[in-house]
Amino acid sequence: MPRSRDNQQHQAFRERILEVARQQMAQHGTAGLGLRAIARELDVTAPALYRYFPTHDDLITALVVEGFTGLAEAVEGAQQANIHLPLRDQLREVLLAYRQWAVDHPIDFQMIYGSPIPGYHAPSEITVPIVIRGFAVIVGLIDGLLQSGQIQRETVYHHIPEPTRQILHERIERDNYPVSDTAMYMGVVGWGQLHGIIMLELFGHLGPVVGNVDAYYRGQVESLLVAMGSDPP
Amino acid sequence: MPRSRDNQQHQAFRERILEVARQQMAQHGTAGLGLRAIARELDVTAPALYRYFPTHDDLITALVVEGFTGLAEAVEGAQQANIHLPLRDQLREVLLAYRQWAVDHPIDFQMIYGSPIPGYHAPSEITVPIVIRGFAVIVGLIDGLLQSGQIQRETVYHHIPEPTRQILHERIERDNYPVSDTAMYMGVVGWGQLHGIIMLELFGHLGPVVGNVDAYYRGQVESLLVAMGSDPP
DNA sequence: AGGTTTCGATAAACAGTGTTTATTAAAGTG
DNA sequence: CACTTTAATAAACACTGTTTATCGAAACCT
Repeated sequence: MPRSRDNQQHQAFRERILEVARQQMAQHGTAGLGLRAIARELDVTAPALYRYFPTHDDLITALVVEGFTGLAEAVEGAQQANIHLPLRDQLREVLLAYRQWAVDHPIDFQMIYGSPIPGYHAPSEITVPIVIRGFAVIVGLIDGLLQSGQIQRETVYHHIPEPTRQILHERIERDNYPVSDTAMYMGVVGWGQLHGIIMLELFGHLGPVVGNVDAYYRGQVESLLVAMGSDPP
Repeated sequence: MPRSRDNQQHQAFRERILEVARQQMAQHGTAGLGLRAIARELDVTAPALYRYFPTHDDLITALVVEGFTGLAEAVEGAQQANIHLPLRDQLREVLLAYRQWAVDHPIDFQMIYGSPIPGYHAPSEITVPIVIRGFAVIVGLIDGLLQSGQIQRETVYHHIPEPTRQILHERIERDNYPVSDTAMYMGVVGWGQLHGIIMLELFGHLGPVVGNVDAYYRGQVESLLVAMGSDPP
Protein backbone atom coordinates (compact mmCIF):
# COMPACT_ATOMS: atom_id res chain seq x y z
CA MET A 1 0.00 0.00 0.00
CA PRO A 2 1.29 3.47 -0.86
CA ARG A 3 1.64 6.07 1.88
CA SER A 4 -1.10 8.52 2.54
CA ARG A 5 0.49 11.47 0.75
CA ASP A 6 1.54 9.50 -2.31
CA ASN A 7 -1.86 8.00 -2.55
CA GLN A 8 -2.99 10.83 -4.75
CA GLN A 9 -0.26 10.37 -7.35
CA HIS A 10 -0.70 6.64 -7.15
CA GLN A 11 -4.40 6.83 -7.88
CA ALA A 12 -3.81 9.37 -10.61
CA PHE A 13 -1.44 7.10 -12.49
CA ARG A 14 -3.77 4.19 -11.93
CA GLU A 15 -6.43 6.21 -13.68
CA ARG A 16 -4.09 6.97 -16.55
CA ILE A 17 -3.40 3.29 -17.02
CA LEU A 18 -7.10 2.52 -17.18
CA GLU A 19 -7.60 5.43 -19.54
CA VAL A 20 -4.96 4.17 -21.95
CA ALA A 21 -6.25 0.62 -21.62
CA ARG A 22 -9.75 1.70 -22.53
CA GLN A 23 -8.44 3.72 -25.45
CA GLN A 24 -6.34 0.85 -26.78
CA MET A 25 -9.27 -1.49 -26.47
CA ALA A 26 -11.55 0.88 -28.35
CA GLN A 27 -9.00 1.02 -31.17
CA HIS A 28 -7.77 -2.55 -31.48
CA GLY A 29 -10.51 -4.49 -29.74
CA THR A 30 -9.95 -6.69 -26.75
CA ALA A 31 -7.01 -8.20 -28.61
CA GLY A 32 -5.09 -4.95 -28.22
CA LEU A 33 -5.27 -5.12 -24.47
CA GLY A 34 -1.67 -5.87 -23.58
CA LEU A 35 0.35 -4.84 -20.57
CA ARG A 36 3.38 -4.10 -22.68
CA ALA A 37 1.41 -2.04 -25.18
CA ILE A 38 -0.07 0.05 -22.40
CA ALA A 39 3.36 0.46 -20.84
CA ARG A 40 4.81 1.63 -24.15
CA GLU A 41 2.11 4.23 -24.54
CA LEU A 42 2.89 5.53 -21.07
CA ASP A 43 6.65 5.55 -21.68
CA VAL A 44 7.18 3.04 -18.94
CA THR A 45 8.35 -0.55 -18.79
CA ALA A 46 5.82 -3.33 -18.42
CA PRO A 47 6.74 -4.52 -14.94
CA ALA A 48 6.10 -1.01 -13.64
CA LEU A 49 2.39 -1.57 -14.07
CA TYR A 50 2.52 -4.33 -11.49
CA ARG A 51 2.79 -1.66 -8.79
CA TYR A 52 -0.73 -0.64 -9.76
CA PHE A 53 -2.30 -3.92 -10.78
CA PRO A 54 -0.98 -7.14 -9.24
CA THR A 55 -1.88 -9.03 -12.40
CA HIS A 56 -3.39 -8.67 -15.82
CA ASP A 57 -6.72 -9.95 -14.59
CA ASP A 58 -6.97 -7.25 -11.96
CA LEU A 59 -6.60 -4.64 -14.65
CA ILE A 60 -9.42 -6.23 -16.59
CA THR A 61 -11.58 -6.44 -13.50
CA ALA A 62 -11.05 -2.74 -12.94
CA LEU A 63 -12.13 -2.08 -16.51
CA VAL A 64 -15.16 -4.30 -16.09
CA VAL A 65 -16.18 -2.39 -12.97
CA GLU A 66 -15.74 0.87 -14.85
CA GLY A 67 -17.83 -0.54 -17.66
CA PHE A 68 -20.67 -1.65 -15.45
CA THR A 69 -20.63 1.69 -13.70
CA GLY A 70 -20.74 3.51 -17.02
CA LEU A 71 -23.74 1.48 -18.14
CA ALA A 72 -25.50 2.04 -14.84
CA GLU A 73 -24.84 5.77 -15.04
CA ALA A 74 -26.11 5.90 -18.61
CA VAL A 75 -29.34 4.22 -17.55
CA GLU A 76 -29.77 6.40 -14.49
CA GLY A 77 -28.94 9.46 -16.55
CA ALA A 78 -31.55 8.56 -19.12
CA GLN A 79 -34.18 8.41 -16.43
CA GLN A 80 -33.15 11.69 -14.90
CA ALA A 81 -33.17 13.34 -18.30
CA ASN A 82 -36.75 12.23 -18.83
CA ILE A 83 -38.00 12.49 -15.28
CA HIS A 84 -40.68 14.94 -16.41
CA LEU A 85 -42.22 12.45 -18.88
CA PRO A 86 -44.87 9.87 -18.02
CA LEU A 87 -43.50 6.66 -16.51
CA ARG A 88 -44.11 4.68 -19.67
CA ASP A 89 -42.04 7.09 -21.72
CA GLN A 90 -39.34 7.10 -19.08
CA LEU A 91 -39.12 3.34 -19.28
CA ARG A 92 -38.96 3.43 -23.06
CA GLU A 93 -36.17 6.00 -23.02
CA VAL A 94 -34.25 4.05 -20.40
CA LEU A 95 -34.44 0.88 -22.44
CA LEU A 96 -33.32 2.75 -25.55
CA ALA A 97 -30.44 4.25 -23.61
CA TYR A 98 -29.44 0.78 -22.46
CA ARG A 99 -28.86 -0.37 -26.03
CA GLN A 100 -27.40 2.95 -27.08
CA TRP A 101 -24.69 2.60 -24.50
CA ALA A 102 -23.94 -0.89 -25.77
CA VAL A 103 -23.69 0.40 -29.34
CA ASP A 104 -21.47 3.28 -28.27
CA HIS A 105 -19.27 1.07 -26.08
CA PRO A 106 -19.38 -2.31 -27.82
CA ILE A 107 -16.12 -3.53 -26.37
CA ASP A 108 -17.10 -2.61 -22.84
CA PHE A 109 -20.46 -4.26 -23.24
CA GLN A 110 -18.89 -7.45 -24.52
CA MET A 111 -16.41 -7.41 -21.70
CA ILE A 112 -19.19 -6.95 -19.19
CA TYR A 113 -21.68 -9.50 -20.40
CA GLY A 114 -19.40 -11.85 -22.27
CA SER A 115 -15.83 -12.85 -21.72
CA PRO A 116 -13.79 -11.90 -24.76
CA ILE A 117 -10.60 -12.30 -22.78
CA PRO A 118 -9.69 -15.99 -22.76
CA GLY A 119 -9.21 -17.47 -19.35
CA TYR A 120 -10.71 -14.47 -17.65
CA HIS A 121 -14.07 -14.49 -15.95
CA ALA A 122 -15.25 -11.51 -13.97
CA PRO A 123 -15.73 -12.31 -10.27
CA SER A 124 -19.49 -12.32 -9.76
CA GLU A 125 -19.25 -10.99 -6.21
CA ILE A 126 -18.05 -7.78 -7.83
CA THR A 127 -20.22 -7.67 -10.93
CA VAL A 128 -23.60 -8.71 -9.55
CA PRO A 129 -24.08 -5.67 -7.30
CA ILE A 130 -23.30 -3.28 -10.14
CA VAL A 131 -25.52 -5.11 -12.59
CA ILE A 132 -28.35 -4.66 -10.14
CA ARG A 133 -27.75 -0.94 -10.00
CA GLY A 134 -28.77 -0.37 -13.61
CA PHE A 135 -31.35 -3.08 -13.31
CA ALA A 136 -33.00 -1.36 -10.39
CA VAL A 137 -33.94 1.63 -12.52
CA ILE A 138 -35.83 -0.53 -14.96
CA VAL A 139 -37.60 -2.56 -12.31
CA GLY A 140 -38.43 0.58 -10.40
CA LEU A 141 -40.18 2.07 -13.41
CA ILE A 142 -42.11 -1.12 -14.06
CA ASP A 143 -43.19 -1.20 -10.45
CA GLY A 144 -44.36 2.38 -10.78
CA LEU A 145 -46.41 1.50 -13.84
CA LEU A 146 -47.97 -1.44 -12.05
CA GLN A 147 -48.81 0.49 -8.89
CA SER A 148 -50.30 3.42 -10.77
CA GLY A 149 -52.53 1.09 -12.74
CA GLN A 150 -50.90 1.88 -16.07
CA ILE A 151 -50.29 -1.81 -16.49
CA GLN A 152 -53.63 -3.39 -15.79
CA ARG A 153 -54.21 -5.65 -18.77
CA GLU A 154 -53.48 -9.23 -17.76
CA THR A 155 -50.70 -10.85 -19.77
CA VAL A 156 -48.55 -13.95 -19.67
CA TYR A 157 -45.98 -11.99 -17.72
CA HIS A 158 -48.35 -11.74 -14.78
CA HIS A 159 -48.04 -15.47 -14.22
CA ILE A 160 -44.66 -16.26 -12.74
CA PRO A 161 -43.36 -19.83 -12.73
CA GLU A 162 -43.31 -20.91 -9.09
CA PRO A 163 -39.59 -21.77 -8.71
CA THR A 164 -38.70 -18.47 -10.34
CA ARG A 165 -41.09 -16.50 -8.12
CA GLN A 166 -39.48 -17.92 -5.00
CA ILE A 167 -35.96 -16.93 -5.99
CA LEU A 168 -37.06 -13.49 -7.10
CA HIS A 169 -38.91 -12.97 -3.84
CA GLU A 170 -35.85 -13.98 -1.85
CA ARG A 171 -33.70 -11.54 -3.78
CA ILE A 172 -36.18 -8.74 -3.18
CA GLU A 173 -36.28 -9.39 0.56
CA ARG A 174 -32.55 -9.92 0.92
CA ASP A 175 -31.67 -6.71 -0.92
CA ASN A 176 -34.51 -4.91 0.84
CA TYR A 177 -35.71 -3.66 -2.48
CA PRO A 178 -39.33 -2.54 -2.28
CA VAL A 179 -40.89 -3.80 -5.51
CA SER A 180 -43.49 -6.41 -6.28
CA ASP A 181 -42.62 -9.88 -7.49
CA THR A 182 -44.36 -9.12 -10.76
CA ALA A 183 -42.28 -6.00 -11.37
CA MET A 184 -39.11 -7.93 -10.68
CA TYR A 185 -40.18 -10.73 -12.96
CA MET A 186 -41.11 -8.38 -15.79
CA GLY A 187 -37.79 -6.66 -15.37
CA VAL A 188 -35.86 -9.88 -15.72
CA VAL A 189 -37.95 -10.94 -18.70
CA GLY A 190 -37.45 -7.66 -20.50
CA TRP A 191 -33.78 -7.59 -19.62
CA GLY A 192 -33.27 -11.03 -21.15
CA GLN A 193 -35.24 -10.29 -24.27
CA LEU A 194 -33.48 -7.05 -25.08
CA HIS A 195 -30.13 -8.46 -24.10
CA GLY A 196 -30.50 -11.04 -26.85
CA ILE A 197 -31.12 -8.40 -29.47
CA ILE A 198 -28.15 -6.35 -28.35
CA MET A 199 -25.79 -9.31 -28.26
CA LEU A 200 -26.82 -10.47 -31.71
CA GLU A 201 -26.38 -6.94 -32.99
CA LEU A 202 -22.97 -6.48 -31.42
CA PHE A 203 -21.60 -9.61 -33.00
CA GLY A 204 -23.02 -8.77 -36.40
CA HIS A 205 -25.67 -11.47 -36.55
CA LEU A 206 -28.76 -9.30 -36.48
CA GLY A 207 -27.88 -6.56 -38.94
CA PRO A 208 -27.90 -8.84 -42.00
CA VAL A 209 -31.29 -10.20 -40.96
CA VAL A 210 -33.34 -7.15 -40.00
CA GLY A 211 -31.41 -4.41 -41.75
CA ASN A 212 -32.11 -1.36 -39.63
CA VAL A 213 -31.37 -2.60 -36.13
CA ASP A 214 -32.24 0.79 -34.68
CA ALA A 215 -35.82 0.60 -35.91
CA TYR A 216 -36.05 -3.06 -35.00
CA TYR A 217 -34.95 -2.49 -31.41
CA ARG A 218 -37.33 0.43 -31.06
CA GLY A 219 -40.14 -1.79 -32.24
CA GLN A 220 -39.19 -4.56 -29.84
CA VAL A 221 -39.13 -2.19 -26.89
CA GLU A 222 -42.62 -1.03 -27.79
CA SER A 223 -43.77 -4.62 -28.22
CA LEU A 224 -42.30 -5.51 -24.88
CA LEU A 225 -44.21 -2.73 -23.14
CA VAL A 226 -47.43 -3.82 -24.80
CA ALA A 227 -46.73 -7.48 -24.04
CA MET A 228 -46.31 -6.52 -20.39
CA GLY A 229 -49.79 -5.04 -20.38
CA SER A 230 -49.12 -1.38 -20.98
CA ASP A 231 -51.46 0.22 -23.51
CA PRO A 232 -49.94 1.15 -26.89
CA PRO A 233 -49.24 4.88 -27.27
CA MET B 1 -2.94 -29.05 -52.41
CA PRO B 2 -2.23 -32.70 -51.62
CA ARG B 3 -2.36 -35.30 -54.35
CA SER B 4 -5.54 -37.20 -54.99
CA ARG B 5 -4.47 -40.41 -53.23
CA ASP B 6 -3.04 -38.66 -50.18
CA ASN B 7 -6.11 -36.58 -49.90
CA GLN B 8 -7.69 -39.18 -47.69
CA GLN B 9 -4.85 -39.20 -45.16
CA HIS B 10 -4.67 -35.45 -45.32
CA GLN B 11 -8.34 -35.04 -44.51
CA ALA B 12 -8.10 -37.67 -41.80
CA PHE B 13 -5.34 -35.81 -39.98
CA ARG B 14 -7.21 -32.57 -40.46
CA GLU B 15 -10.10 -34.16 -38.65
CA ARG B 16 -7.84 -35.33 -35.86
CA ILE B 17 -6.57 -31.81 -35.37
CA LEU B 18 -10.10 -30.47 -35.09
CA GLU B 19 -10.97 -33.29 -32.74
CA VAL B 20 -8.10 -32.49 -30.40
CA ALA B 21 -8.82 -28.76 -30.67
CA ARG B 22 -12.43 -29.30 -29.66
CA GLN B 23 -11.38 -31.51 -26.79
CA GLN B 24 -8.79 -29.05 -25.53
CA MET B 25 -11.34 -26.28 -25.72
CA ALA B 26 -13.90 -28.27 -23.78
CA GLN B 27 -11.33 -28.84 -21.06
CA HIS B 28 -9.53 -25.55 -20.75
CA GLY B 29 -11.97 -23.15 -22.38
CA THR B 30 -11.14 -21.02 -25.35
CA ALA B 31 -7.95 -20.02 -23.59
CA GLY B 32 -6.57 -23.53 -24.05
CA LEU B 33 -6.85 -23.29 -27.80
CA GLY B 34 -3.21 -23.07 -28.82
CA LEU B 35 -1.46 -24.39 -31.87
CA ARG B 36 1.47 -25.63 -29.84
CA ALA B 37 -0.74 -27.38 -27.30
CA ILE B 38 -2.61 -29.18 -30.05
CA ALA B 39 0.66 -30.11 -31.72
CA ARG B 40 2.00 -31.52 -28.47
CA GLU B 41 -1.07 -33.69 -28.02
CA LEU B 42 -0.58 -35.05 -31.52
CA ASP B 43 3.15 -35.65 -31.02
CA VAL B 44 4.01 -33.21 -33.73
CA THR B 45 5.72 -29.84 -33.88
CA ALA B 46 3.63 -26.71 -34.17
CA PRO B 47 4.65 -25.64 -37.68
CA ALA B 48 3.43 -29.00 -38.99
CA LEU B 49 -0.14 -27.87 -38.46
CA TYR B 50 0.35 -25.15 -41.02
CA ARG B 51 0.11 -27.80 -43.73
CA TYR B 52 -3.50 -28.26 -42.68
CA PHE B 53 -4.51 -24.80 -41.59
CA PRO B 54 -2.75 -21.82 -43.17
CA THR B 55 -3.26 -19.84 -39.98
CA HIS B 56 -4.69 -19.97 -36.51
CA ASP B 57 -7.82 -18.20 -37.64
CA ASP B 58 -8.57 -20.82 -40.27
CA LEU B 59 -8.55 -23.47 -37.58
CA ILE B 60 -11.01 -21.46 -35.56
CA THR B 61 -13.21 -20.88 -38.56
CA ALA B 62 -13.31 -24.63 -39.16
CA LEU B 63 -14.36 -25.13 -35.55
CA VAL B 64 -17.01 -22.45 -35.86
CA VAL B 65 -18.44 -24.13 -38.93
CA GLU B 66 -18.48 -27.44 -37.08
CA GLY B 67 -20.21 -25.72 -34.20
CA PHE B 68 -22.90 -24.14 -36.30
CA THR B 69 -23.48 -27.43 -38.05
CA GLY B 70 -23.81 -29.22 -34.74
CA LEU B 71 -26.37 -26.74 -33.53
CA ALA B 72 -28.31 -26.95 -36.78
CA GLU B 73 -28.29 -30.75 -36.59
CA ALA B 74 -29.47 -30.68 -32.98
CA VAL B 75 -32.38 -28.47 -33.95
CA GLU B 76 -33.27 -30.54 -36.98
CA GLY B 77 -32.91 -33.70 -34.95
CA ALA B 78 -35.26 -32.38 -32.30
CA GLN B 79 -37.90 -31.76 -34.91
CA GLN B 80 -37.50 -35.18 -36.48
CA ALA B 81 -37.69 -36.81 -33.07
CA ASN B 82 -41.02 -35.11 -32.43
CA ILE B 83 -42.41 -35.12 -35.94
CA HIS B 84 -45.43 -37.08 -34.73
CA LEU B 85 -46.45 -34.39 -32.24
CA PRO B 86 -48.64 -31.38 -33.00
CA LEU B 87 -46.79 -28.45 -34.56
CA ARG B 88 -46.97 -26.42 -31.38
CA ASP B 89 -45.27 -29.14 -29.40
CA GLN B 90 -42.69 -29.61 -32.12
CA LEU B 91 -41.83 -25.94 -31.92
CA ARG B 92 -41.56 -26.07 -28.14
CA GLU B 93 -39.27 -29.08 -28.26
CA VAL B 94 -37.12 -27.48 -30.94
CA LEU B 95 -36.70 -24.33 -28.90
CA LEU B 96 -35.82 -26.39 -25.82
CA ALA B 97 -33.30 -28.35 -27.87
CA TYR B 98 -31.76 -25.10 -29.03
CA ARG B 99 -30.89 -24.09 -25.48
CA GLN B 100 -30.00 -27.61 -24.47
CA TRP B 101 -27.33 -27.71 -27.14
CA ALA B 102 -25.96 -24.39 -25.88
CA VAL B 103 -25.83 -25.74 -22.33
CA ASP B 104 -24.16 -28.96 -23.47
CA HIS B 105 -21.68 -27.14 -25.70
CA PRO B 106 -21.16 -23.79 -23.99
CA ILE B 107 -17.76 -23.14 -25.53
CA ASP B 108 -19.00 -23.86 -29.03
CA PHE B 109 -22.02 -21.66 -28.52
CA GLN B 110 -19.90 -18.78 -27.29
CA MET B 111 -17.54 -19.24 -30.19
CA ILE B 112 -20.43 -19.20 -32.61
CA TYR B 113 -22.43 -16.29 -31.32
CA GLY B 114 -19.73 -14.37 -29.54
CA SER B 115 -16.06 -13.96 -30.22
CA PRO B 116 -14.11 -15.18 -27.22
CA ILE B 117 -10.98 -15.33 -29.34
CA PRO B 118 -9.46 -11.84 -29.39
CA GLY B 119 -8.87 -10.44 -32.82
CA TYR B 120 -10.91 -13.15 -34.47
CA HIS B 121 -14.27 -12.58 -36.05
CA ALA B 122 -15.99 -15.31 -38.00
CA PRO B 123 -16.45 -14.42 -41.67
CA SER B 124 -20.17 -13.79 -42.07
CA GLU B 125 -20.26 -15.14 -45.61
CA ILE B 126 -19.55 -18.50 -44.04
CA THR B 127 -21.59 -18.27 -40.85
CA VAL B 128 -24.80 -16.69 -42.12
CA PRO B 129 -25.85 -19.60 -44.35
CA ILE B 130 -25.39 -22.11 -41.53
CA VAL B 131 -27.20 -19.91 -39.02
CA ILE B 132 -30.13 -19.86 -41.38
CA ARG B 133 -30.18 -23.64 -41.53
CA GLY B 134 -31.17 -24.04 -37.89
CA PHE B 135 -33.25 -20.91 -38.11
CA ALA B 136 -35.26 -22.34 -41.00
CA VAL B 137 -36.64 -25.12 -38.83
CA ILE B 138 -38.06 -22.66 -36.32
CA VAL B 139 -39.52 -20.36 -38.94
CA GLY B 140 -40.95 -23.31 -40.83
CA LEU B 141 -42.84 -24.49 -37.76
CA ILE B 142 -44.17 -21.01 -37.05
CA ASP B 143 -45.33 -20.72 -40.64
CA GLY B 144 -47.09 -24.05 -40.28
CA LEU B 145 -48.87 -22.86 -37.15
CA LEU B 146 -49.95 -19.67 -38.90
CA GLN B 147 -51.20 -21.42 -42.03
CA SER B 148 -53.12 -24.07 -40.11
CA GLY B 149 -54.85 -21.41 -38.06
CA GLN B 150 -53.28 -22.46 -34.78
CA ILE B 151 -52.02 -18.93 -34.39
CA GLN B 152 -55.07 -16.80 -34.98
CA ARG B 153 -55.17 -14.50 -31.97
CA GLU B 154 -53.86 -11.08 -33.03
CA THR B 155 -50.79 -9.97 -31.09
CA VAL B 156 -48.14 -7.28 -31.27
CA TYR B 157 -46.01 -9.63 -33.29
CA HIS B 158 -48.45 -9.48 -36.16
CA HIS B 159 -47.53 -5.86 -36.74
CA ILE B 160 -44.11 -5.65 -38.33
CA PRO B 161 -42.20 -2.36 -38.35
CA GLU B 162 -42.09 -1.31 -41.99
CA PRO B 163 -38.30 -1.09 -42.50
CA THR B 164 -37.93 -4.51 -40.90
CA ARG B 165 -40.69 -6.02 -43.04
CA GLN B 166 -38.96 -4.88 -46.21
CA ILE B 167 -35.64 -6.48 -45.34
CA LEU B 168 -37.28 -9.68 -44.18
CA HIS B 169 -39.31 -9.87 -47.37
CA GLU B 170 -36.17 -9.39 -49.45
CA ARG B 171 -34.41 -12.18 -47.59
CA ILE B 172 -37.36 -14.50 -48.11
CA GLU B 173 -37.45 -13.83 -51.84
CA ARG B 174 -33.70 -13.95 -52.31
CA ASP B 175 -33.32 -17.25 -50.50
CA ASN B 176 -36.47 -18.53 -52.18
CA TYR B 177 -37.76 -19.55 -48.79
CA PRO B 178 -41.53 -20.05 -48.90
CA VAL B 179 -42.76 -18.55 -45.63
CA SER B 180 -44.85 -15.54 -44.79
CA ASP B 181 -43.37 -12.27 -43.63
CA THR B 182 -45.11 -12.73 -40.31
CA ALA B 183 -43.58 -16.17 -39.74
CA MET B 184 -40.14 -14.81 -40.54
CA TYR B 185 -40.65 -11.87 -38.21
CA MET B 186 -41.88 -14.04 -35.36
CA GLY B 187 -38.92 -16.31 -35.89
CA VAL B 188 -36.47 -13.46 -35.59
CA VAL B 189 -38.25 -12.07 -32.55
CA GLY B 190 -38.28 -15.41 -30.77
CA TRP B 191 -34.69 -16.10 -31.75
CA GLY B 192 -33.55 -12.81 -30.25
CA GLN B 193 -35.54 -13.21 -27.05
CA LEU B 194 -34.35 -16.71 -26.30
CA HIS B 195 -30.83 -15.89 -27.38
CA GLY B 196 -30.68 -13.29 -24.64
CA ILE B 197 -31.65 -15.79 -21.99
CA ILE B 198 -29.11 -18.32 -23.19
CA MET B 199 -26.28 -15.81 -23.37
CA LEU B 200 -27.01 -14.50 -19.88
CA GLU B 201 -27.14 -18.06 -18.59
CA LEU B 202 -23.90 -19.08 -20.29
CA PHE B 203 -21.98 -16.23 -18.74
CA GLY B 204 -23.43 -16.85 -15.31
CA HIS B 205 -25.56 -13.71 -15.07
CA LEU B 206 -28.98 -15.33 -15.05
CA GLY B 207 -28.50 -18.16 -12.60
CA PRO B 208 -28.06 -15.95 -9.55
CA VAL B 209 -31.18 -14.01 -10.48
CA VAL B 210 -33.76 -16.66 -11.39
CA GLY B 211 -32.28 -19.70 -9.71
CA ASN B 212 -33.53 -22.59 -11.79
CA VAL B 213 -32.68 -21.50 -15.32
CA ASP B 214 -34.17 -24.66 -16.74
CA ALA B 215 -37.62 -23.87 -15.41
CA TYR B 216 -37.25 -20.22 -16.32
CA TYR B 217 -36.37 -20.96 -19.93
CA ARG B 218 -39.22 -23.42 -20.21
CA GLY B 219 -41.58 -20.76 -18.95
CA GLN B 220 -40.24 -18.19 -21.37
CA VAL B 221 -40.67 -20.52 -24.33
CA GLU B 222 -44.29 -21.06 -23.31
CA SER B 223 -44.78 -17.33 -22.85
CA LEU B 224 -43.29 -16.69 -26.24
CA LEU B 225 -45.70 -19.08 -27.91
CA VAL B 226 -48.63 -17.47 -26.16
CA ALA B 227 -47.34 -13.98 -26.95
CA MET B 228 -47.21 -14.97 -30.59
CA GLY B 229 -50.88 -15.83 -30.53
CA SER B 230 -50.84 -19.57 -29.94
CA ASP B 231 -53.32 -20.75 -27.33
CA PRO B 232 -51.90 -21.96 -24.00
CA PRO B 233 -51.79 -25.75 -23.63
C1' DA C 1 19.53 17.34 9.21
C1' DG C 2 20.56 12.32 9.04
C1' DG C 3 19.37 7.64 8.78
C1' DT C 4 15.97 4.38 7.54
C1' DT C 5 12.27 2.79 5.43
C1' DT C 6 9.28 2.51 1.55
C1' DC C 7 7.81 3.09 -3.07
C1' DG C 8 8.49 3.38 -8.10
C1' DA C 9 10.89 1.97 -11.86
C1' DT C 10 14.21 -0.73 -14.20
C1' DA C 11 16.98 -4.38 -16.74
C1' DA C 12 17.37 -9.16 -17.27
C1' DA C 13 15.54 -13.39 -17.59
C1' DC C 14 11.81 -17.21 -17.95
C1' DA C 15 8.41 -19.69 -20.15
C1' DG C 16 5.24 -19.23 -23.16
C1' DT C 17 2.85 -17.85 -27.82
C1' DG C 18 1.89 -17.66 -33.31
C1' DT C 19 4.47 -17.60 -37.37
C1' DT C 20 8.32 -17.81 -41.06
C1' DT C 21 12.36 -19.79 -43.21
C1' DA C 22 15.38 -23.14 -44.88
C1' DT C 23 16.25 -27.91 -44.76
C1' DT C 24 15.61 -32.78 -44.67
C1' DA C 25 13.15 -37.21 -45.17
C1' DA C 26 9.63 -39.70 -47.30
C1' DA C 27 6.44 -40.84 -50.16
C1' DG C 28 3.91 -40.91 -55.21
C1' DT C 29 4.41 -40.61 -60.33
C1' DG C 30 6.56 -40.83 -64.94
C1' DC D 1 15.45 -45.15 -61.73
C1' DA D 2 14.97 -40.05 -61.61
C1' DC D 3 11.87 -36.41 -60.39
C1' DT D 4 8.49 -34.05 -58.16
C1' DT D 5 5.41 -33.21 -54.45
C1' DT D 6 4.22 -33.46 -49.58
C1' DA D 7 5.08 -33.71 -44.60
C1' DA D 8 7.67 -32.71 -40.95
C1' DT D 9 11.39 -30.56 -38.73
C1' DA D 10 14.81 -27.43 -36.20
C1' DA D 11 15.96 -22.77 -35.69
C1' DA D 12 14.86 -18.35 -35.35
C1' DC D 13 11.77 -14.01 -34.89
C1' DA D 14 8.97 -11.03 -32.57
C1' DC D 15 5.99 -11.09 -29.44
C1' DT D 16 3.41 -11.95 -24.73
C1' DG D 17 2.60 -11.95 -19.20
C1' DT D 18 5.27 -12.45 -15.19
C1' DT D 19 9.19 -12.83 -11.65
C1' DT D 20 13.53 -11.53 -9.70
C1' DA D 21 17.03 -8.67 -8.03
C1' DT D 22 18.69 -4.08 -8.14
C1' DC D 23 18.86 0.89 -7.85
C1' DG D 24 17.60 5.71 -7.11
C1' DA D 25 14.69 8.83 -4.97
C1' DA D 26 11.43 10.48 -2.19
C1' DA D 27 8.90 10.24 2.58
C1' DC D 28 8.96 9.47 7.20
C1' DC D 29 10.78 9.49 11.90
C1' DT D 30 13.98 10.63 15.39
